This record gives sequence, structure tokens and C-alpha cells, in this order.
Amino acid sequence: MAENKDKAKLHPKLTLQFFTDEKCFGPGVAILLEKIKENNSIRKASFDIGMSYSKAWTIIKRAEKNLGFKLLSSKTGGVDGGGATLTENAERLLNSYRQCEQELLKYCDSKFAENFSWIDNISVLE
Amino acid sequence: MAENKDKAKLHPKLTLQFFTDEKCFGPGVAILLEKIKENNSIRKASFDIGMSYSKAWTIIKRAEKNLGFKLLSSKTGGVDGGGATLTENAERLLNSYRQCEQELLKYCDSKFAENFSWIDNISVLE
DNA sequence: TTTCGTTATATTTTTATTAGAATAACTATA
DNA sequence: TATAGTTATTCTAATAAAAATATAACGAAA
Repeated sequence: MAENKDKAKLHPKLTLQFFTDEKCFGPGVAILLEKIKENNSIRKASFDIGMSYSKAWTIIKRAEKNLGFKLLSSKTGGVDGGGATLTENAERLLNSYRQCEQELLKYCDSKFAENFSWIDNISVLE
Repeated sequence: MAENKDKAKLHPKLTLQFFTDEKCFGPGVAILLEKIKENNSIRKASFDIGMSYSKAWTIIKRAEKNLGFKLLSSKTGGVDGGGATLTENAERLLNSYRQCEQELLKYCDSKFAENFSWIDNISVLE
């Protein structure tokens, strides 16, 4: 019966993903690409995020397969071991994705405030 | 090099979820509530969806805890074993959720068409 | 030609999620 | 009072997802 004091308030979370037959692009790949752009390295990027290299590699591979174009142009070997950079298409995709997401988010927040503000006022389970 | 013939086209998928500290409401609970409304039974509803009763029960319980109000008013026993119906708050939540979702979806589709139509024209991996 | 740090890839191990089983409680009716 | 079919709850087993590991290849520079 005691009212919970410092409970996190209810808030919306919107996720934008792209599918073909399978999921192929979403927040995970997006942030990974951003980190790769930052580091010029899949390995450093995945480490940054706390994602295993194999998973990073897998989701990029899957994305490329389903999108039909390459996201990374990578080279291997050399003194620094190699590296990876985003293709133009990846940049374009990423930019569009983030922008689209942002607009949706804004729209979502206003809709949420409009339609669900009654919830926090409502009482009392058990 | 062979072009994939009948590949599913790329399309967006938008997911609206509600969180407090943890995820507490989303598409899963929504459809479950709709099925419960249809069947007046958690068991029948979960069977319909192909979800285990225990999971159905768990996600509803978690939702109620986090939302701060009850979603189901259920009775047990009797000739028919009992049943469950949606509370008014659940109805309200569900309606608002679906409406909000629909509006976002519409917005999303137009944004997608606007920003990502270039993708299908683009060529050719490996 | 050896070294280094990366990409690339497959395989194995670990973890998290989900389903399933088991059990108790409930109550209108036969 | 025995039955039936549900809710409610916990525990275990199966499955899926992710991480970790292992290897090979690469190529610039020492």
C-alpha cells in the first residue's frame, strides 16, 4: 500500500528498424557505424560500445546483404593492421536514419504527453 | 553477381514501448490485452498468440507493477473456471497506445518514402 | 622474413530468454 | 462433495542470442 517514492516515471521509447525478410538495420548498427566512423576500426568501435567484434561484424554483414550495398570499405594488413571506413551510402543511410528518427521522436514525445499524462495520476495497485 | 530476384523490399518497422526503469508496455502486452478482451481468458489469449501462460502472466504483472494500476480484473473458480477482463484503465491505455502507434506509423511511412527511396535503386554488393 | 594489429570467418561457450511443468487455490454446478 | 477449468505462482528445461575463442589472411615496415 505504501506509495513508491522515487520510481522512474513512465516514458516512451521509440525504435526505428529496417527489415527486408529479416531485421537488417536499427539502432545497433547505427551506433556501430558512428563509432567506426570515429575510429576507422571495427575492432575499436565494437570495443567502445561493449559489443563483441564477431557480433559487430555479423550485423554489418547482414545489413549489407539485405540493403544491397556495402557499408564499409575496409583494408587489412599494413603497419596499423588495417581499418574500416564508411562508404558514401553508409553515410547517407546513417544521416537519413538519424534525422528520420529524430523527427519521429519529437512527434512521439508530443503524442505521449498528449495522450498518456493521465497515467501518473492514477492510483494504486493492490 | 547474380541479382536476387524476389527479395523482400526494404521497409520500416516502428516499435513503441513504455519504460519506467524496465520495459513495461509494448506491442506484446498490447496484443495480449486485445486477445484477453476477445476471450475473457488469459489462458485462451496466450494460446491464441502462441505465448506461454506463464509469460503472459509475467508481462502483465510487470506492466501493472510499473504502470501503477491494474490491467485485469480476474476471477477464479466457478463452472467455467474463472476468467479475466480488462479494467477501464487497461482499455484506455490500449486505445491510446494503438492510436498513438497508428499516427506514428503513418508519419513514419511518409518519412521513409521521403528519405529512403534511393536505396532500392542502389547497386550491388560483391 | 618477422612482427603487428587489423579484417574475416567459423566454431564453441556462456548467458539470457522463453516455454513448459508442477502445484495450489478458487467456486459454480452436478 | 467431487469436478472442471481457470487464475496464480514457482521451478526447471529447452531454446535463442550473444560473447568468447580460435585461425587464417593481409601487407607495411623493421
